[in-house]
This record gives sequence, C-alpha cells and structure tokens, in this order.
Amino acid sequence: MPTAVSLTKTQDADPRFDIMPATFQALPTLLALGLTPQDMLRINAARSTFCTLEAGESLYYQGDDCRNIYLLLDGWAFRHQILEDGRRQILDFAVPGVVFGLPGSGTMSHSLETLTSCTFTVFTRERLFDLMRDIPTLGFRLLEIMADAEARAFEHLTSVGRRTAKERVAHLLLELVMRAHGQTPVLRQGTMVLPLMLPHIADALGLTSETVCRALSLMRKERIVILRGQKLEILDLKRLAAAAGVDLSTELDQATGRRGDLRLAS
Amino acid sequence: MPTAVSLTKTQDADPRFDIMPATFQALPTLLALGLTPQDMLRINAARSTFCTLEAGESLYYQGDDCRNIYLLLDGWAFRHQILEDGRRQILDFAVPGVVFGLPGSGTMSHSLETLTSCTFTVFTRERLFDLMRDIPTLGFRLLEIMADAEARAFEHLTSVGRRTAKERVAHLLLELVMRAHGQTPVLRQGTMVLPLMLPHIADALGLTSETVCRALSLMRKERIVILRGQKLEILDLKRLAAAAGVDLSTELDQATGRRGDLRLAS
DNA sequence: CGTTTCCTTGAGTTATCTCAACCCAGGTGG
DNA sequence: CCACCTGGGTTGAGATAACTCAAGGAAACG
Repeated sequence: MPTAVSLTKTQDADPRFDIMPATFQALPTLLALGLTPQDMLRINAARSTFCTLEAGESLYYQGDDCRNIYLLLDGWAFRHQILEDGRRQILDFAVPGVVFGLPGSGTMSHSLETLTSCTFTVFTRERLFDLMRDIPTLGFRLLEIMADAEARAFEHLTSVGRRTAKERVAHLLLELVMRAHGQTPVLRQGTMVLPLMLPHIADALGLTSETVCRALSLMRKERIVILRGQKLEILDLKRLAAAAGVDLSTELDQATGRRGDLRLAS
Repeated sequence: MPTAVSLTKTQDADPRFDIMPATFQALPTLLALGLTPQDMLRINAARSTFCTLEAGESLYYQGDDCRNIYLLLDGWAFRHQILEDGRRQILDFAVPGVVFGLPGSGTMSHSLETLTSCTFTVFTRERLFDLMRDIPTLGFRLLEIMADAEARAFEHLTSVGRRTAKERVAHLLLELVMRAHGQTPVLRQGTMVLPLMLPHIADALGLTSETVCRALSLMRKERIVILRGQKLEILDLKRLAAAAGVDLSTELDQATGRRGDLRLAS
C-alpha cells in the first residue's frame, strides 16, 4: 500500500498571515474558537505545508505509517475501512474544519478518500507538539474537537447497530444537514449539495445501496426529503427528525449550547 | 435525569504522592507513558477528587451536563446510548486506564454504567486545562489516548456495519483479550475474567443475545473459545483471529509497534 | 432444596440482501 | 441535432441472516 500523494511545500512561513488567502478561512471557523488572534498567527505561521487532491484520490491508506496531523480546509472527504473480501465501512464524512490523522498509535486503521477536490493543511507530529507547548489553548481545543468526533462516531454506531434502514438514512441526512449548517449555511430554503452517491450512504450505514434507495423513495413519497443526484432538498425537517428518532428541539438546544461551550472558560 | 453519584473529596493534595496507594497504580500504566516523574507528581497532586461505584451503578447519564474528565482506575464499565423505545447500543467497554467524559460540547450523548465496582479519578475541566498548561506532554498524551479510542470506535463500527454475527463476536472477544493483555496480563494459559453477560455483548454488537449465544456455541463446538459465566477460555487464538477476519501477525506487530509509539519523541 | 437469573435451543417470522432487469440523465460523437 | 453509451438510480422477486417468541436447562444463591 503506497503513500498516496506528494506534499506541496509552500514558501517559508510568512508573518503577514493575517491577510489570509481564501483557503485559509476554514481554520478560524472550527479550530479557532477560544484562541487569541496572536495564537492564530502563530498557528498559521506553522502551517508551512499543505496539499491538494482531486476528487476520488486518497490522502493515506489503511496500513500507512502516518505521522502527520491534517486539517481539511476545503472540500468533502470520507474515512473508511475495507475488509479482505471487499466489504467497506465508511467511518465518517469530513467537511472543512475537521481534524484527523492525529497522533494515534501504530499504523493507520483506515484510509481517507476525497469526494470532491480538497485542500488540507499538514502539521507534523513534532510541529503540533511544539505548537501545543506554546499555545496551551490549542491542545485543549483539539481535545474538544476529538471529543466531538467521538460523540459523532458513537451516534453513528448506535445508528448502525440499533436503527432500522429508514431511521439510519434519516439520521445520516439530518447529521449532514446540521453539520453543513454550522459551516456553509444551508443553501436557499432547505436545499444543499451532498457530493455522495448511494453506495457511500449505504457503506456508511451498513446497508446496501438498494435498501438506501428504497428508504429514500419512501421518504420522497412521504414528502420528507428529496435526494436527486447531488442535491438534497429538505421538505419537512421536523418529520425528518422524527423519522430519525431524534427530538429536534433537544438537538437544537444542544447545537446552540454547543456554540456557547466552544468558548473556553479560561 | 439526575446526576448519578456524589463525589468524595479526599484530604488536600499531598506532596508525598510518590508513595502511591494501590488504587493509584493504574495511572502510570496507560496515561503516564512519556511523562517525567515530576510530571506524574504534579498530576497526582491535582487528583484530589475521586469516586467509587458499585457494580451496576451509573457515573453519569445521557443528557447530563457533564463538565468533568474521568480516569478509570479500577474495575470494568461500559458506555451506552438508549433510544426512546429501549433499544440499547453499547459504545465501548472501559478498563483501567481509560479516559472519558472529555471536554466535548453540549450535554453527554451517552451514559456510563459499571460492570464491577469501580474507582474513578475526577478532574474538573479547569483543573485539566491548568495541568495541560503546566505539562504540555500531558495534552499530547491525552490526544494520543483519544486517537486510540477513536480507532477502537472505528473498528467497532466496521464490525457492526459489515461483519457477520460470528465475526462480530470473535472480533469483540479478540479486542477484549488484547486490551486486557496490555493491562492485567491474561490469567493462566488463555483464561481471563470477563464481567459481561450475553446481553452486553449483544448490545455492543447490534445483535440479540440469542444470536450471540448461537455464535458462541458454534465457536465452542469448534474448540476456539469457551465463555461460561464470566470466564473466557481461549482454546485457539489463531483461529479466533481468523474467525474475526483479522490477520493476527499484523495485529501483533501493530500492538508492539504501539508500545514503541507511546514513548513521546520529545 | 427451591427460586431466581441467565444461558441454550428450536421453530417460525421478517428486515435486509442478492441478483437481475430496467430506467433515466448527461455526455459524446457522428 | 439526434442516437448511442455510460454510470448511476430504481424496482421487483426470491433468498437468508438475524430476530422473535417460547420452552427448557443449568448454575448460583439464599
């Protein structure tokens, strides 16, 4: 299993990073909560390496000995595991602001593949450690991000283990809507772009694409959501939540509470 | 949903913590890799609060507004989510050394329930932040622990999403053996204590206890493992791995590589 | 030694899978 | 500009892994 891509090295760190190019705006959104502007500058100065992938390429493969930490700046990607006989499980979908490839132990347990063209920032393990030493808040923030990722993984696990096919599909769509809402606000009234194909949804949910298709046609008939091509249209968010078995008001409270939480006490 | 237990506060931090009581030995094993003895002392000094639970009690519930970080010192526990209609998904099993309740956002997405009597150390969010500021290595170590937990969750997800009942059971048993091996070495030749009942295994794997029972009887007939009561007897680790769909040699390489990894570069 | 709790096994049911045909939209080339 | 082709999506019918319900059985406990 070869390493996927060569990394592009930019010119040396430029102290004038406060004039940030467009691709750098993703960093503040998710990572930066609780950080001071000076901290931001230092982090940006450390981001001397990044890389870009086309849709369908892999940043790393299951079994690679990955020593880097990645921050997805732009695009959609997903992480997945593949069994010997080809069965695939999609572990999660990555949207801008997601951090991964963190200093776990041993070799990578999964691969990362892009859904659209993507831009990543790459920190080496050592550079991250230095940054965390200089900026304690960063370490704490990363811990929060990891904890959120864990919560998402758990929610996902509950879906796959204990929900019906229709509930799973509804739940995944709801999650993606909520997450996209935090990022790029949902496009005009309830429509957003999902760069997924049915097999992606199926492999994320432990189903076949036929079953996903049937669940989607059902919800289309019930006028809950319409997913055609890459366009997801939400007709009735409330009933989508109901179909997912989620109490939407609680969920929203949590999402807003979440924002509040992200501000660091100190 | 009430908070589960009252916390017991010990006498103020004692600088002579290098003479550690028995319950404190769990900290070094998993958390302490890469930390200096002085760091250990400071962390121990900050552990002024702990709590003890009997088997079957809960440390916190789904929906609680939990602001603490817990370290399991002794005993077995599990984290789980419950749906409205009572369906339960067990998210993971906790053994001594596991860290959880980390500063995610919003309210707790799951509950923690003990399987045996347990002892936990409790850090408040603020205290942990202070510690991380003082001991940068601690933050990095916690990040590693979280990354390992994520890898376990992903492996678990793949099991539930894409493996057959027998594969799932074999895989879980294998995971528990491997983890216990790192901790309390497996009891005499291939026998260890598992404080689980069949419904726990079933709810962890997205199965019913009957299906788990059938998978276990099958493996018993095949002379792979015997699980009776709380005693797990491994008759043929190689074939257990094969049944789990895992290449054991790779897995072992990884585990040993892992130990190496845990030592921090700096 | 009875009671309780959990494990085991069987037989019928069902959600999801498998396999296969068909459809539709978009792109390409004549 | 239209015919064809291709890569998904859709729908149906039969197969199957796992579920449900139900009846024992064994071990643990008082």
